[in-house]
Amino acid sequence: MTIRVLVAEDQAAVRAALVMILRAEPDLEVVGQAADGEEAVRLALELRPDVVLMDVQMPRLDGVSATRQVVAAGAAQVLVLTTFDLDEYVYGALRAGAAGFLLKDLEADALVDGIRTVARGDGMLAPSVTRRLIGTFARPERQVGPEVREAVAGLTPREREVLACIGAGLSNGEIAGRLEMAEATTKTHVSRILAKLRLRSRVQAAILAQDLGLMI
Amino acid sequence: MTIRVLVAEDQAAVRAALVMILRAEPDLEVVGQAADGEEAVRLALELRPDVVLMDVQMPRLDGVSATRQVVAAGAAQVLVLTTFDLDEYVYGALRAGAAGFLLKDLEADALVDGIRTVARGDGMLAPSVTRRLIGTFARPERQVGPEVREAVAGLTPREREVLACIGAGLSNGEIAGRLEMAEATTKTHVSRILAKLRLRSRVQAAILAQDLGLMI
DNA sequence: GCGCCGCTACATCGAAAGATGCAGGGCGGG
DNA sequence: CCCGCCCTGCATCTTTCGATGTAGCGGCGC
Repeated sequence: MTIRVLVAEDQAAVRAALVMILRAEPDLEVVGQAADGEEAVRLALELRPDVVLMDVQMPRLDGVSATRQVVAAGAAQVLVLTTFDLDEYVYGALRAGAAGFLLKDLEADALVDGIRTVARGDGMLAPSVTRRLIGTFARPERQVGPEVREAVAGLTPREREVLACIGAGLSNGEIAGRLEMAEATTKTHVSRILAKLRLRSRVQAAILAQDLGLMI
Repeated sequence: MTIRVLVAEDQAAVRAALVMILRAEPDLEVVGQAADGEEAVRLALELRPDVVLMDVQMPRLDGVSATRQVVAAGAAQVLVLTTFDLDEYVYGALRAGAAGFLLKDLEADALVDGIRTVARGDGMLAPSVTRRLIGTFARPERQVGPEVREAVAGLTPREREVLACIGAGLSNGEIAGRLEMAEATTKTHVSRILAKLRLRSRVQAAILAQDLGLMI
């Protein structure tokens, strides 16, 4: 079964080169070409390719926005291709739902390999991008220890609700209003929460709630 | 210039196979072999290879912990290799500072390619891992709006320091101590920050600092 | 039934927090 | 040189927090 590819690239010469590379592969079929983002989205919805090879810089609609639309429609896997290794492009494309991000300085082999990888649902990144992504992922050592997790588990349901409100940045009065209790009661709960979690202020409780993904 | 590799793998047969694959490459040199994690760390510190090929499951010291020690010592780039594609292994290894994570079902080509990639300081992940990493990265759409970003940009350097301290959960007194200013001054800064960012309490400022990745 | 626990409520009090006004010193641009 | 901005400091005052004690009420297990 061949992999159906849509090539979206505004520079005709580059586009022709890409198409030529892909046509040389027996398992790849170029089903369409787009010269701008709008055309890319339109053709992706119409042709339903397996993979869209998407340039970032394109007229009328940039590649990142086009990627977002194609992915939102579930039309295809998107492999983003660009000349510039900018964080802005990388993160934008990945947040937009791209399955891969390659730089144009790559070999033909790596490109077709990337297309095959993306087509079967996996991800493919340029090596330099991979390293940065690992870096940004590894940094958040904001993992909370198990002893904190059990302390939170030791809270009563009501106290957890209050903690969530603290994590949302509410004052005692606002919490009282939202949970329909007197402000004095809220204070009681807050005090208990701080004591149980060994914290000294609601600010620390709010940060903890953030780290634990509590809040509303 | 050849790439010096240390192979850490407890199963002798697998280790032998890996070494054989690497020896077939003219630009790779296997400078050492380890059968457990402790030996891997010891040899990495002693031999200072370019790359450590590290198995996850090993006796005496697991691969993730060994990776952490090797990376902490700055002894080598670590490429983790495992049979099982478990989130726990992947995230553990990457947080420990691994430059790459491959699965043992790969081709010999992909392995040597990965070693070369890691050796030059880039990252290399198995395709399925790449996709999951992209997924976990893209999800946090806790992106704050641009208007908030410029509001933060409008803070003075000193105010940003204070904001970072607030994000760390410090009280005004503690901030004053850390930044060597009077508590009254701290309060002044806090008030300015809240006014500029249109917030009503330091708790909200702390949450914002968290989202922006400020803090210490 | 009785005790324990969780939720609620209120009062009180000291400690933070936050707003506001005033002021001096350093520093760059007009 | 002077003006404006930033950082710093201090004082004052109100509000909010947080701790602590007391207490009523409903559910649950023994």
